[in-house]
Amino acid sequence: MEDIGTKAVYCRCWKSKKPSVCCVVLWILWAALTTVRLRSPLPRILSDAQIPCRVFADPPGRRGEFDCISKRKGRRFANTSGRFSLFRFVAFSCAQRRVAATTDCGQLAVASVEHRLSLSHYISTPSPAVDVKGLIQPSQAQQRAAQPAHTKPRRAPSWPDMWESPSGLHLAHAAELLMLAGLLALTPATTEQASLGAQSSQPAKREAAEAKGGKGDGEGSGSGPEEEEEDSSGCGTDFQPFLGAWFPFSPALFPLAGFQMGGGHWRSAAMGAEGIEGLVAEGYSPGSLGASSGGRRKRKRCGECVPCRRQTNCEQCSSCRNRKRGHQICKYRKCEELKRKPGGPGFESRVSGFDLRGSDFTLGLAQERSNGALDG
DNA sequence: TCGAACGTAAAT
DNA sequence: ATTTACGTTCGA
Ligand SMILES: [Zn+2]
Ligand SMILES: [Zn+2]
Repeated sequence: MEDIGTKAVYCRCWKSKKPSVCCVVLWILWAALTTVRLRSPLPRILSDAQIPCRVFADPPGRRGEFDCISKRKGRRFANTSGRFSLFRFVAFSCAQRRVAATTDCGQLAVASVEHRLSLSHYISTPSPAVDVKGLIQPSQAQQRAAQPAHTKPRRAPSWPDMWESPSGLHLAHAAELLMLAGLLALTPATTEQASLGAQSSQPAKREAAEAKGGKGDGEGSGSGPEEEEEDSSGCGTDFQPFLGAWFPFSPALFPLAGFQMGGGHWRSAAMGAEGIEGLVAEGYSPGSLGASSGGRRKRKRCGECVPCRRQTNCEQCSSCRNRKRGHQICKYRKCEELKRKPGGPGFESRVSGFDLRGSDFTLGLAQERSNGALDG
């Protein structure tokens, strides 16, 4: 899957059986926002949203363009301290994924999410049953907290105006899904509440199930791969597994909750991480770490092969010469065992034509914390 | 497909 | 805290 210019490039995880939450979220937001003309300042709920995604690498070829990335000591971090606008995040995310705003893209995403509704469904069915306003509860503070400061706090945007998108896909629907899952914190400042809000992932299930009943089309899109065969393995079939357990907190809470992320894993010191680990492991795209042995970490050199026994760097190979940036052991010392791909010979059982390389998102939130991330 | 760069786990 | 170096990403 490469660039497709005006068409779409699919996040690799969309092809995997369990797309990452990030992509689910991204899709929701993308689908909702890319079709919307922003005629008024973003409502508070959007502009203040904390985005629980780990998608914070610079988009290809667009280094440093997005302020949701902060740099510290030469390293990039998610700007979790700030509250970059949701809008900006979506723009960023789309750029990072090189996602073009096409229907194909949406359809593929939906299909692979096992959420059997196509984008077109949403477009025609703007979540009628849900009264989001009740959930959102726009406060007085809302109007002043609009996105950038450059526009004066004009009268509060009327909700219908704001939430109705030309496509018919309600922003409210997206926001609601996210909020039910605790993925969208209304008032990030009060971490307590946000955490509590995470509990309410229950209703999300009903939501999703409900939606599932719709049973969708999923055709069209000549270019993209069709739907994803349900590889079983208990495919979520709805958002519950994603939203319920994966990222129930806003990123601001991660440090508090003792979460640590890295290498695509994350674990919790606060709660029994057993189940979570399992879920997360499943989140890997096939062929990645932990797909098998339930979350293996870095392998270690065998210590016995010839390269392993070598004790000095050659100082000539590319690894040696490029040690500063390459971070690789001398080519003549590289363990034979580690040269083998994990998973052995059968490893190439990947969907042809798709890049299923490892999990997408890595981010050192722990680092961020240790760096004193609580500033702007 | 490959090498460079990177993030960070694990070792020290 | 610093160093080593694995696994992943990225661009050519
Ligand atoms: Zn060397
Ligand atoms: Zn070895």
